Amino acid sequence: MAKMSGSARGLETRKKRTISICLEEDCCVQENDELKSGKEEMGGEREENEERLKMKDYQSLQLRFFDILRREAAEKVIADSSNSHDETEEPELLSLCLGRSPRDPKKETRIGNTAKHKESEDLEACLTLGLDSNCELSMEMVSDQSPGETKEADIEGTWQSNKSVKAKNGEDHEISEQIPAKKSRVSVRARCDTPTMSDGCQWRKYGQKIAKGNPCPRAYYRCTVAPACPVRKQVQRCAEDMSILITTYEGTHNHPLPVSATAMASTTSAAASMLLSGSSTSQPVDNSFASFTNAPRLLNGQNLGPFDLSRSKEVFFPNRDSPLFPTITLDLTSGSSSSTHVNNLLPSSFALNPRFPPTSLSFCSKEPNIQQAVWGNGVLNNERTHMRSVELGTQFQQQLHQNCLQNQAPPSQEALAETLTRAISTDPRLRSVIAAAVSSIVGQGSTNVNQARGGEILELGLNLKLGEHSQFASSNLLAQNGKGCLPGYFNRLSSNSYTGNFMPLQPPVPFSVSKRKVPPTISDQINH
DNA sequence: CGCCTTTGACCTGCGC
DNA sequence: GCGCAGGTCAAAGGCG
Repeated sequence: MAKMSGSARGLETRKKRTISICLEEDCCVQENDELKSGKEEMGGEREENEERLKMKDYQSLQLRFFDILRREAAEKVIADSSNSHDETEEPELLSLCLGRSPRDPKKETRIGNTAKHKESEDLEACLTLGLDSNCELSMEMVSDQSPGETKEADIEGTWQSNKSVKAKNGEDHEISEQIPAKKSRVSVRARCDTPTMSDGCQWRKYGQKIAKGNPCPRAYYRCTVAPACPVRKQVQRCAEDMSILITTYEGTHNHPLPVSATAMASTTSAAASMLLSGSSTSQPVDNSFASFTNAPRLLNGQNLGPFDLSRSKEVFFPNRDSPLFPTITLDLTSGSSSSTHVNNLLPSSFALNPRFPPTSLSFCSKEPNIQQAVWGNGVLNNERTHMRSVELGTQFQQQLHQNCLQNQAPPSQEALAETLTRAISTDPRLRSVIAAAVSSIVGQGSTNVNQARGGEILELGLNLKLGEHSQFASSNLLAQNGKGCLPGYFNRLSSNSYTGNFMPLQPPVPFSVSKRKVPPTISDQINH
């Protein structure tokens, strides 16, 4: 379309230019000739463009059609194989379905077992929704970002309030007006002894509920760093494993973040950016599984290969628990049954309910040494640890894991550095994630950064994917100021042997401890 | 005194 | 329409 209007505009300009030249030269005959030839040219190009558009439409529709067929077939296979495990694996399913409701076994069962007769219907709906939502998302990203508005093309996951937020006061009303229909959530699973994960932000508890299917109450927190900050989080212990804390973030901070909070914000932001960048463009362009097809491939036409993070990503379609939220889950628990193997990024729930796989990014490793090296002690209790989850990315972890499987030994610093370098140089997604994380840190002084983060990250991602600014992302951004906090692993690398593109960066300020509830001793212990 | 948590009531959406 | 469940509100009370 843009092509057509562009060429038409070009022709018009040319025509105008021709006309003016002829007027100047008082050359009426020539003008007529030019006009005629211009018209002919225009007509020809219009036909060409129409033809091209038709072909494009046809090809796109054809691809979608084949894709639906493929998906149907694949899902039948998956459903068949999973049906036999439904009953025995249900508890596991519950612990795995982070994007979905672990509290609603009825629903799980319904989806897993009895909804089979509705499968084709649901599939259709799902696909339809997928296309719709994708469009919606892209639109949100591209066009809804008007300047000065706090419209969050929400990378971090935006506060969803279209359900039950009442416009009780002007503030709320204002917020609810800004909120787009579809938001993303970032859910973080982590082993944590403390009541909440310290993420650097100030939170105020505003409610608590016992959710169905989980004896542990779910606590609702609101960000209190700024009075009108729409960010909320839900904290709940996992029913199956009380040591696992599930923290779900919604919303984008509309205020500068404390340094100690940027890590978590970056993490959720980057994770959601991957989710949204993937879901925003799901039209298949090659023969791969449609649900695994997403942005990078579309952006540059390349397949990201076997480590593509997008393999584990999927728009999370409405369900009872999160009616409109695409949800991304960062699984940072060690030894969680869901995805202890980094090569198996697809959550097992995917097998049970292939239509609604939650987005799950597993940052777990079977190898305790790696876990130790990469994730500290495997407990996500501070933002430094958490930050790593996004910094390193899946590809890196997979390479790391592979290295370890091959070597049967903990990786050396050099090996880690090499792996990291390779991962960063070969995985545009990882670069974009890192860039996204850094960008949120670098720009923390400006509220606009938060507001426009979505677009920024997408843009960055695009640039990176196109390979134009990888240097910018991997070195400039990281070195842009000394305040950046790419901690942990990067620090170790830079302080020891690594002399690559990365500047040594200071670790973030030790995470702030919740004023009352979190015993400082625990936090300090973890920090140390 | 201000900030925070607790907790029961209320609102809303959804399924039956 | 009713009941259920998730989410939110706001009064009451605690703590530093």
